[in-house]
Amino acid sequence: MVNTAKINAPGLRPTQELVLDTALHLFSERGYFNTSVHDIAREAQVSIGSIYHHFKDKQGIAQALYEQLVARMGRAFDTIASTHPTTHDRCRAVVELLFQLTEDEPALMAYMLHAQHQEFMPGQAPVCSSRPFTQMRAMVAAGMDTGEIRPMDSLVAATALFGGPLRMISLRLDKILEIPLQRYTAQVWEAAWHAVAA
Amino acid sequence: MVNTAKINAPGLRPTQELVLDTALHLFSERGYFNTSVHDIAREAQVSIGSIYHHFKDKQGIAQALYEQLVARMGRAFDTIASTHPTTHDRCRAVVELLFQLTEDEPALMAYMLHAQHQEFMPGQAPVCSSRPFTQMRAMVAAGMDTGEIRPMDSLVAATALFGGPLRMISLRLDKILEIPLQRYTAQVWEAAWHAVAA
DNA sequence: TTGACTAGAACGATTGTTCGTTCTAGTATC
DNA sequence: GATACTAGAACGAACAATCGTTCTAGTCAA
Repeated sequence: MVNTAKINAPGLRPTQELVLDTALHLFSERGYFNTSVHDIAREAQVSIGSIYHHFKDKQGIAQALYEQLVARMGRAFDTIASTHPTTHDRCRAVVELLFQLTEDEPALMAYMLHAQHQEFMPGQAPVCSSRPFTQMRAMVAAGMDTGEIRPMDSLVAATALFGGPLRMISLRLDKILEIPLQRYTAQVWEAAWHAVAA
Repeated sequence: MVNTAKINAPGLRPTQELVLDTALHLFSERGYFNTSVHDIAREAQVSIGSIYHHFKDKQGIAQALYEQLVARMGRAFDTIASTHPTTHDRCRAVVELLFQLTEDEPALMAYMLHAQHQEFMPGQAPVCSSRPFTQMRAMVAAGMDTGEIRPMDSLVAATALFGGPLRMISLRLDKILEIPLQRYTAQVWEAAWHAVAA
């Protein structure tokens, strides 16, 4: 087993975590195909052998990363759903969380939203059908049942509500927006809610 | 021997066009990095040498394709702007055009919206700052001047108005939506316009 | 000793690109 | 009309470099 002291030692994190972290940053900066396994090894200061001991192949790194991030975001959305009673507040909290994540961990957000996962993970369902996105659509559907949201196709409602905020995130990740997203939260949310409010 | 009729003969288009067309479809199906120049040559039934005679390198193909599509879309938006007096009608026409393009030429749309151009065309500005997107933002800004659109940050207004429709396009390209986009035009537009209408 | 882990040289396959050549069509010369 | 010449287009074998992966050797804790 891995010595537990090692885990807590500053700068000496378990290889697996180190590799995933390095891969995330390289993938989201240069893209999956512009990042070689050798690059990851060099950057993480880990040997090729080590990497292949922990991961089946290069795709396995991307897959593990993806699943980890999706799970993490799913959990965050669960928390939001259970701490906010109304659809309005839930969805607003989701937008706030996404904005904050974009500012705090842009690499994570870029890998989740901008990467074309199907290109390097064949067979993988598109992000839009991953759990976090499903959760978002479920929130909207629930809001239509309670009457908070105007009756319409629930998929249309979900894209109408989150489409704007998500595009703001894209603009920020592409560095077209130079100001932190949080400054826009109020305006963005007001417009988004107007789109679907009853 | 072969005369000029060759150019007009069905199925025998000039090499350059043939290569670009083949590249567009391969790029948008498998992605740029999963498509080798050999693949393009094989699929287009053209020799490697021919390709390199017409294009500087692989990136040159992607670049030519990109510029061609951006220019085409820019022209279409120009036409829309000059044939519709109000911002409301202009923007709605834009959404209708985008929906129609997505149905008629999904490869084109996928290459414009989903491809991560910066990964294979380093230095290229992100799509969001290409002319078509600039035109869309200009329409919105104009609408705010005339009072059709509620006063707010014009970038926020643009993302609020077009964010929903663009996400619908993404869902359709990812085949999560199985029904033609046109069926949703009315609902999508109503919600989008509500987001920003004065 | 065993088993988990690390190391990094080496390998085979693929890729983007080059280059010498052939082919085609048009033009000038006789 | 026949011939010689030229420019552009097309061809595809060959090349160098890179990449993902494997393999063998070694380390260290239990």
